[in-house]
Amino acid sequence: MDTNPQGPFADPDHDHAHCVTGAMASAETICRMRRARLTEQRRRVLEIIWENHVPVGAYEILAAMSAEDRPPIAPPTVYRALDFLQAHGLVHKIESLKAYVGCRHPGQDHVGQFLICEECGNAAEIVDQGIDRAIEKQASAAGFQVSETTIEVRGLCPSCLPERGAR
Amino acid sequence: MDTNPQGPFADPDHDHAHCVTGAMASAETICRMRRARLTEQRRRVLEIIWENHVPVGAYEILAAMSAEDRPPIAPPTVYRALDFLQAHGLVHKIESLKAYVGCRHPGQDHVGQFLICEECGNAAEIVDQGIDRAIEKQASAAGFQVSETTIEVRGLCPSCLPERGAR
DNA sequence: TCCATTTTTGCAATACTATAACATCGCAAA
DNA sequence: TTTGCGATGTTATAGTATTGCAAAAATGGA
Repeated sequence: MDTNPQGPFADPDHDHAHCVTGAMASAETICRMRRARLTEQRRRVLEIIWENHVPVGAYEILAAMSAEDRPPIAPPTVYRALDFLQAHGLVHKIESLKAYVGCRHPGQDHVGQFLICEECGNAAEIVDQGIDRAIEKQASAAGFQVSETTIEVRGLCPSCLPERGAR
Repeated sequence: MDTNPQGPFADPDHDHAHCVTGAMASAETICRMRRARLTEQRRRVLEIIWENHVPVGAYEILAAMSAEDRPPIAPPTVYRALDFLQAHGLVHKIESLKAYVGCRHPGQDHVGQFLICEECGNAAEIVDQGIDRAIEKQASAAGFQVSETTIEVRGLCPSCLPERGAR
């Protein structure tokens, strides 16, 4: 279920509320199917991450949660929620940014592949068998058994390219 | 100039001294050509990184340098040397490990592509046009202009696979 | 050679990211 | 009720990286 079918990069003025409700709904479904508990904390972390398509740092999440009155939160709370969400394929970590972003293909078995705009910060998740195959081909040629891959491509997104394209 | 032509993963008992001398020699050459200064500090950091094919953390480098008698070193010294070495394509950072490894194709324009063994820690650099092309194809389909890519594949290397293969 | 400029290094402090260790709570099955 | 287990709270600390400023060293002319 792709919550935003019109291409990897969300149009700047797309209906983001739709992304959010879609993401939360499929999180509910997936957790129910797996008998995993999408608790209030985990739900809040997921919502904060889904506020936009820009990856958000753990301490930003912490700040956002602490801002919402209630008793302030400690780092392990956030990291534990992130661990849970990652384990169930609901969010991805962008290693090169040390930040977290909502998964656009939850429930589907896939590796994280991202196009990340250096200008606006948006991270677009792509799923491409061709990349997978090319990697798998090289790996098996080297006698290497793949368990996990990280693909992070930085550059300029279609919205930012016109402005900063010439450099 | 590939210092170790027999495949991406170095044979466990390859002549590593050869890797080191090759790497240092090409670092010298490249820096001379670019009129960049391969100072004593930078050279030492590069040597420490090349002690083996396992990526090493900045603070491990720091410890190694401080161990060599002399006045102890502060973190910025290490990070500055790493910045220099990365800028000139002599080392790569493995984001998912927060660690640094010597580049096996210095001077050649290429993106960092790594197979990383979860058992022994060895990181093998590969250069594959097929992967590049597959990524570039997806990027241009999305209207995205690539400036840099990170590819990190974790799994088991040919040496470790027999022992831990069945899991 | 001497000076001016630029690059590199030293150094102290601090920011940012992540985990360890242990106590407690709440729910649900026995 | 008791027991077991997953989730949360809490404090402290480990690990990674940067900022800002001063001193020193190298470089390229005059």
